[in-house]
Amino acid sequence: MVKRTSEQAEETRRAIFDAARQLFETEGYSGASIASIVAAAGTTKGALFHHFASKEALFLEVWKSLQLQMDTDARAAAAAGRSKEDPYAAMLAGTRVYFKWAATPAYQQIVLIDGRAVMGLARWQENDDRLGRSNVEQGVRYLARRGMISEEGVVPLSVMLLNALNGAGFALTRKDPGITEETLFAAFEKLLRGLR
Amino acid sequence: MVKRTSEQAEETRRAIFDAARQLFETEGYSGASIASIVAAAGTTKGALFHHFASKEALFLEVWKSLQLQMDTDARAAAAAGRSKEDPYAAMLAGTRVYFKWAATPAYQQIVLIDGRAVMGLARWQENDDRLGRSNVEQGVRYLARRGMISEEGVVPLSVMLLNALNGAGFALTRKDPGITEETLFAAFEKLLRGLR
DNA sequence: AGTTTTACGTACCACTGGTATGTTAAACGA
DNA sequence: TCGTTTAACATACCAGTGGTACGTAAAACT
Repeated sequence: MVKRTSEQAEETRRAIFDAARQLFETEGYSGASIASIVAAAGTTKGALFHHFASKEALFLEVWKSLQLQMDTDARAAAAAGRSKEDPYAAMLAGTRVYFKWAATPAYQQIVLIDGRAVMGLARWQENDDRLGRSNVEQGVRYLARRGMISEEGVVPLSVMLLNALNGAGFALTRKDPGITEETLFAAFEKLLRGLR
Repeated sequence: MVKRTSEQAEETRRAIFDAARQLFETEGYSGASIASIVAAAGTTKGALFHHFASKEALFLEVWKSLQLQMDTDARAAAAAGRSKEDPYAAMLAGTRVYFKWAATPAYQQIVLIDGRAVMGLARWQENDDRLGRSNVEQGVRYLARRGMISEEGVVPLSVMLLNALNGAGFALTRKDPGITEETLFAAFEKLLRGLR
């Protein structure tokens, strides 16, 4: 902790980021105080405000990181799941992966719960467009090209389907009887295939 | 302000409640400070903490009030929209009303955005079950009895459809081309009728 | 008439995110 | 190589936050 090289700097920045991501998940945004974050990271407020403009900026970075991971993960699964026989296969593979993410505590607390409240409505939609909605919309657009749904309904449908998946993720965390990953995904598939 | 009758008490309580509802909508939960609320209500913190246990309790009351209004509104519309010919008619009428609510700034900010963040995940689901989800679930259950969908898929479907409507409400507040109340509702109707 | 209780108002508290100000070592230019 | 700048923090402090303790005066009750 005596050395002040740029390598060390990256390391402390990462320590703060990791501690923040952990505490944002377990304590929520408002529950994770800056004091608790720097304590967990083994540094001080000075370091945090040197590397991040504000608590909100730090949160936004964590948010983006999570969304990016989910996005690449889902895209890869969709690409791998393409099938000549079933035009729905790619999208279903992608949504299944997204579904997994939507069921994790980190994604729920940081992206689905606190994200909207911390950034305003405007900034949330703006960011969510590029990272959250894009892959679903791409899938729906693909279905539209195949003639499964009408072109003009792509955007509304994408929004609804994405939110439907979010809700499914939430539902998974409860222990209601009859709510499992399989029944939820089956319901979504039925919903999707019912189109057209 | 000199009289201290129980009538006056109810009035100040109401003034605080109204000011809180207004500020929670325009400034968000964290943006609406207790100081600003009591200033808008023309009273002091003493009065607020006499009538409400905490800021969170005050918010919860506002939240419940909104949800209750929406719920009764949607239920009435669903009951009025019943039709012998179309088994979907009642639910579509109810969801159309819910859809209107989901597009209002108050419902978005207080119920859909801040609600989840302020109460924890557990308390949010618990409360949302009774007031938010119930009418959609009732509609879906009705469709299940009519044989339109399978009984076991009721709960997952309800969750997804409700969240789909929430997303639609959000989407309405933006001015994306092609997103109107009609196209959104049409997409939802297609989604719903595609089941079976 | 005296006592209790309701309905506040005021003063204060610990804690919050954020800032201003050190301080120390690395990087850099001459 | 040596002075200067700058990056990387640490520390002290600040206004504002939700919440509490306490005071007080009027109403309600006995």
